[in-house]
Amino acid sequence: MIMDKDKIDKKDHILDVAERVFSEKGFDGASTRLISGEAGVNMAMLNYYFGSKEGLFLEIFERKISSFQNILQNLGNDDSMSSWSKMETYIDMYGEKVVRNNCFQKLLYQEMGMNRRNDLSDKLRDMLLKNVTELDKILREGIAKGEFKTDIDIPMVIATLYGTKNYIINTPLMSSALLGYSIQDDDMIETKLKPQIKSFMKNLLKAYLLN
Amino acid sequence: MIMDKDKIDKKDHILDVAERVFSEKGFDGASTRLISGEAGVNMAMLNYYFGSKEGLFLEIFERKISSFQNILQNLGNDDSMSSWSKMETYIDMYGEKVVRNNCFQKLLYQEMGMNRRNDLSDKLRDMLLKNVTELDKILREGIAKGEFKTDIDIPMVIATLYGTKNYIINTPLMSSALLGYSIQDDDMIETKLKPQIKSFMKNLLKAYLLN
DNA sequence: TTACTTTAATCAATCGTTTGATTAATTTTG
DNA sequence: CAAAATTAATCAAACGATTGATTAAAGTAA
Repeated sequence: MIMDKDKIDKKDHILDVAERVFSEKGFDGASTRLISGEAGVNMAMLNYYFGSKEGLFLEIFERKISSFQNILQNLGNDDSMSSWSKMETYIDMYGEKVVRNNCFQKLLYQEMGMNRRNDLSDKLRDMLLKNVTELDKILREGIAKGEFKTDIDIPMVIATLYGTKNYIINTPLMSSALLGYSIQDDDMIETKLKPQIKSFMKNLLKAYLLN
Repeated sequence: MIMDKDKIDKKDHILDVAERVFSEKGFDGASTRLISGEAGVNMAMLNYYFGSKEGLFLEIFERKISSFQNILQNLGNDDSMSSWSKMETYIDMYGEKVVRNNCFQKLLYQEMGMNRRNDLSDKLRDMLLKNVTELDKILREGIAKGEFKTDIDIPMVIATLYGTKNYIINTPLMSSALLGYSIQDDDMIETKLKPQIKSFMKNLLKAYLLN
């Protein structure tokens, strides 16, 4: 139905705007008036659609969580690839995600940091852990097959992989000064940052993991 | 004078409390009533001492910035140490800081992320860059001396070092699940996390940097 | 009509800030 | 010295503004 389609599109549009505004201002800093204003809808619509500000906030995550489900699957079960090839594939995929979902990533780790809304924090942790599990599987397999060193610190490798990316994304001012080019610029991200992250991460982990 | 001492102590006490509350709730989430309540002072004292909520917020950083000045100095100028020894020393010092200033670190990178208050963001960036410069110097020297590989990516190494630490500190829920022990527990941080971070970072960078 | 959507107006609560009064400490004056 | 004047510190109460939320009425489509 046309109505339903419009309704869904409008909800989705509000969610898109809210995601950006929340990531820019934080939960408390983003007022419902600002969000509704930027989305071009009446303030009451937020409560009409999402019940409350917190409901809107939660739905942003719900939407992403469900879209995250089918990513990175079955990479660990492929027996035709070497563990290191799997790692390279993982790094490439993760490097691509650097740009996409940029402001959601910011919002995600911002929320993970302040651990109010404990039910949500737990959900997000589980969601991220699911992504991490695949990586964990690859690393364990590499060790078992004798491809990787036996004394590698798996949790720390994961922390390094995600921490490096977050550091760059979440502190663009700092990172731009560090890297020598603006990572606020989409073109720069595409042509310089993404290749640089992928290349570095492969070299770094190759040196640490491989025998 | 007795007066001045008390006054300074009280201001410092407010700053300590505010630092913690801001890091827990964010700037907008931390109300002046909550901060003054936790500090055990009248609400009006915040404005009396710091002019405004933002003034209080800024002074937290001013205080830390000045205390950061004399740290990490002259490490790069020591010619008796190898570049790698300097790196190890740097990692140890940075590992020690993981616990200390824990909530300030959180506050710092939280503020760097949301880049309103642009004047402050620039100050913080410069302050962090000053810390980073020392590390940069060590890395360049190591390359020049032939101790390190010639093709290392200095900015990314720095991002990895700080990113890994931030990831662990800023997402305690996630990291605890990942590492297998609670990093909310001070004792665990001291006995397990600190050694693990130091050891891992040395092994990781040794593999990447050294010939 | 009936059911759903959107709007402007309004709500109580909370926000950061300011006020005037009061007390405590310091300096000035005689 | 002591009395008076000045300054600093602290407080409860209240301010206007803004918050998230709700309402009742108007609009829209079937």
